[in-house]
Amino acid sequence: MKPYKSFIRSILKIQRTCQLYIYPRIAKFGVGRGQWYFLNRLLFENDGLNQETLSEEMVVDKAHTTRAIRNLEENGFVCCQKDEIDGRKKKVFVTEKSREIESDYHQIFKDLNAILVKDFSGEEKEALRNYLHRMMNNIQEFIDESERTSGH
Amino acid sequence: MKPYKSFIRSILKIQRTCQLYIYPRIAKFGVGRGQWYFLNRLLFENDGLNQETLSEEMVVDKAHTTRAIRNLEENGFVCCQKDEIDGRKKKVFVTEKSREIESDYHQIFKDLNAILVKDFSGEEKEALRNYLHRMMNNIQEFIDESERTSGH
DNA sequence: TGTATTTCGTTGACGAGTCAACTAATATAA
DNA sequence: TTATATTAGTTGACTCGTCAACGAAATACA
Repeated sequence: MKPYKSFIRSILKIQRTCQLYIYPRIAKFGVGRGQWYFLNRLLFENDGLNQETLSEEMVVDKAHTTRAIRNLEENGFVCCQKDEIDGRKKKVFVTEKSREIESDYHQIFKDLNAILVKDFSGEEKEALRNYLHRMMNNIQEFIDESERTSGH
Repeated sequence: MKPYKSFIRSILKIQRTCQLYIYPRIAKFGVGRGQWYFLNRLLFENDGLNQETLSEEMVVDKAHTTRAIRNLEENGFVCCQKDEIDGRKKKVFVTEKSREIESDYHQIFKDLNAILVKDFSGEEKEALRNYLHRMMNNIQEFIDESERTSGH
């Protein structure tokens, strides 16, 4: 297997192969393949975000966020609460049940990260982080720009 | 926006944001969002692959490949032909119609790649390509290994 | 104040992608 | 040769994710 000229092609393939790692492991916790990244965000960083913010951060349609959060709620991983100040917003919090599995659940993703860069030096990992961050900013900036001018 | 500690999280976000770039552009050619990577593989590298091989390369379920190729065929981008030696295999070829749009269609992905690494030096691009390739091998190797031992 | 506009979330319809069960063709082995 | 197992592709049922339309709450503005 040779390196791809196309960056997006490599990104896509890594992403898909990682799903093969993630799906069977999160399934053991009862988390669906369309929900893990929401739970990760809320559990490993901070909760209390509303669905609009979650949609933007995860870069998914808000319709999907509605259904994914509802699913997580039905399975007891999160609970929602209307924003006192702005009645349109629904704030999402993780439950005690999520906190109980947090450590074991987190291990899945720590392990995956270790596998991805298993032969990388410390400097290489730092460079990679920097490159990924810049690529993310570059494409995000382009999308934001075109929304501001034409679309919106 | 700060860099993520998690590599898979960065990969996923870049991948999703790129879809926002790709979808409206391929739609102009009549190519669906579940088909572009098949067409890219066949058009920009070489055609005549069977569906099993395509599924492996794209890292998608063969059921999806069946339907995606059927869709591309119905829209005139590819045509299929039974393998003379092995009657189970279906070889997929691009059509004249695909060759006609090839140059304009290819430009979409050239542009996207340029956007992603717009502020990267030549050395940085080379390093990135190397890192992506190694990550891909690392996770692929892990998946192959676990299939060989437990699953299969 | 009342009217228009924007924002947040939901719903319905649909294409994307997975999983398991199946058919048909090939390969293996007695 | 015949029985068995494997491989390539298809189908059905399901979840994931998008898009467009909508309702309700908040905001902007006359």
